[in-house]
Amino acid sequence: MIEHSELSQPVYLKLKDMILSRELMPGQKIIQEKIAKQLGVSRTPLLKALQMLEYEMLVESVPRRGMFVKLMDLREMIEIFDCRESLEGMAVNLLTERKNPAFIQKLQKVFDPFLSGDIDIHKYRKADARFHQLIVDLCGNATLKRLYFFGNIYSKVVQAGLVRTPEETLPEHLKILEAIKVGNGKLAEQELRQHINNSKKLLMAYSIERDN
Amino acid sequence: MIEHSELSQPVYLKLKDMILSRELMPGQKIIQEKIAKQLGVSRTPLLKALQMLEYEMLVESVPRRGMFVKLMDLREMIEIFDCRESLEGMAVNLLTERKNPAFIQKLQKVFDPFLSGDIDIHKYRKADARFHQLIVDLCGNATLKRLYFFGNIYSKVVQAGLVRTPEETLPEHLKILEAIKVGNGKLAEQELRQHINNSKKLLMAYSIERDN
DNA sequence: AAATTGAATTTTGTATTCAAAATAATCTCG
DNA sequence: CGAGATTATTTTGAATACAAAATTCAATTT
Repeated sequence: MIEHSELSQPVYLKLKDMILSRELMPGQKIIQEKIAKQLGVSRTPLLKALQMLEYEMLVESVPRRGMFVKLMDLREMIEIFDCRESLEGMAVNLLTERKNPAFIQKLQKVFDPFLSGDIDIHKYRKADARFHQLIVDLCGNATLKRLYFFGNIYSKVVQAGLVRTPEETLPEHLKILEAIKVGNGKLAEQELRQHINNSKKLLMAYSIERDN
Repeated sequence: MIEHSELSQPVYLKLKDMILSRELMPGQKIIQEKIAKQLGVSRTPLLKALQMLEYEMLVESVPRRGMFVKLMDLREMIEIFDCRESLEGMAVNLLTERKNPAFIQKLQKVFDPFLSGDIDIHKYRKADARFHQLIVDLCGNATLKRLYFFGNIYSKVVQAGLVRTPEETLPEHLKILEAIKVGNGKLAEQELRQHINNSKKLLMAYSIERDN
């Protein structure tokens, strides 16, 4: 049983977690009554939560048929990378032009634990996600932040399990950071686009290989 | 009374129209029972429609208080312009690289009626909207199209009544078209970004003037 | 045994009901 | 009179109820 001033909120979070953790498998039908009972709520708040997830493209609704956990294909993954490149590119540019030392420090701190010694891969992944999220959060454009969130742009890529090694990405992250520090927005954008593009290339290479 | 296989759909369209046409004024509270009765449905499909509009930022929800027609301020307008620049810029680049003659012809046709003789301003506005929408629709990235739509990026700017004259924008549109035709994606993107930026500048100038 | 039809069951979409919270209206007391 | 407390009304959020559509499953026919 969940307690909250609005039930749909914790239901939404729980469902999202169930989807991203693959407790609910892609393609699987979500039987409302069943999940509602499982979470100890009625269908009303569940439906609201499902609709939120539909907007985030984690769930697909077929009228009169039901709601399904969304499957993601290569085409969509590539689309997401392109959107990330566009939106994050703009964000890092805006962020850099703001020249706010507190923001820069926040970003700096994210990768500090990985500058020397062994890298805990789990912690590094979290830091990676945080870095990209921070760029979007701190850029000052709430509409962009919203679009980025509703496209669920980061979590879907992570869900797909596509991640490069820290050895490869850390220098890229630091290059972006450096460009931000010196206040060169255009360069920061360029480095970030390159960074995302490298991941995209890996994805494409991987999928071509798999298809053979 | 509305007929449809899913009531929330026509209710959504009707509500959206009511908001964009200012039948429901910005800031106004939406009393669910009242609107539901007015449209001849129960609160259930109305609520679903309202939630869709909340995601499109046309409606704002305050828990336990109610839903309100969203007010837009200058900051948000500028944010929207920046997002348009980023997303449409990417779209036109993708579109251009596809080098599809059918697509180019579709875009060409939009402004054909305005190349000679007097310009019907109402028709031109529609063509303008269609041009930008086509760029997004034809770029081939469904995720981008969705983000663009859910940001409700075009209709909100139109709602705000900010439009430049055809004399000013037609040459800009044609420059974009030309770059697409010659297959220069980077140039097309640059021209489109400039085009959107010009509108943004007008908006900022207008609002500064009004504040004095 | 495979395909097709038709009843039984499940599941969805919508309406209705109900309790809790918020707002409006009324009353009391300085 | 006017500010604050109290009651009444409205409105929301959630649960339940119900009809229509979709699915399942078994019976029948080929």
